[in-house]
Amino acid sequence: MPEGHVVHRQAKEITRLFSRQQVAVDSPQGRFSDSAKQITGSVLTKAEARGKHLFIKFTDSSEIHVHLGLYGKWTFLESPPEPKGLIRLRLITPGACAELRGPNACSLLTSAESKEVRKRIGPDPIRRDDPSTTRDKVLSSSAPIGALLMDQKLFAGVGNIYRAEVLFRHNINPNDQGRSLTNETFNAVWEDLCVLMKAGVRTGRIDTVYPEHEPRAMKRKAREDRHGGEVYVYRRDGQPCHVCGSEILMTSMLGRNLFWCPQCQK
DNA sequence: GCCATATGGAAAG
DNA sequence: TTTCCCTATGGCA
Repeated sequence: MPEGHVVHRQAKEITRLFSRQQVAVDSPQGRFSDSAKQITGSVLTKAEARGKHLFIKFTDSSEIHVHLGLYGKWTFLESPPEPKGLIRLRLITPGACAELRGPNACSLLTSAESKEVRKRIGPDPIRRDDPSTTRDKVLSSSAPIGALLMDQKLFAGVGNIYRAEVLFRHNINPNDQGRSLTNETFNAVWEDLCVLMKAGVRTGRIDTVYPEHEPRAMKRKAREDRHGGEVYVYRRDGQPCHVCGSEILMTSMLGRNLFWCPQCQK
């Protein structure tokens, strides 16, 4: 259930554990069996993330493409335990084991097919990709910025939490049209995503609250939430805004819950 | 045990 | 715009 920062961490971990090694690949659940048989025993070169997509590369230039979707999860272990639950894919070496459960996508691609997938992925703030095409599209779009931020072709790796938080940090109403933003505001938002998401890669949690706004009493509770960090608005509906005290609201946009402060984000 | 929910995205209508 | 897929978990009875 990750946003881009988690996928980048997983890419690093897979590279660290498996690169330049022969890897046994299997699929206890069965749905990846044919591909696993094809690739097992190959040498893994590296894993890399593009937004929320993960590509695990092998020396023959084929790649396993993984997208976790809402439920997908990697588990890293020193050695493979008796398979428990539904494991789509396992990577095993003498020293390490990675288990993948519940991904939205998991398939073996040729390098040509991988190229096609990559075309659908826009600039990624964590990689500090060039945002100029995104800027052009956003600044001329009539779609709400809250929707544009979820478009992976525009902001690869941004998910529901970073969307809500970055809008709050820049006092932007989620319903504002993309073209209502100034160039400066767009640049500030993009730069902020780079900083926030790279911090997320380092820490493995999403922290977006400036120190001066951290309410002592809420620290513990916020930290216990699933994203692991402290936030202004995400899943805080009904609670008071850390900045102005207004009640945080929840509405639906693109079928996802969107959280925002009606006072700070007019 | 049952039900709702979840940081996503593609396909169907 | 709705439906569907993939799986685990937390709250509640």
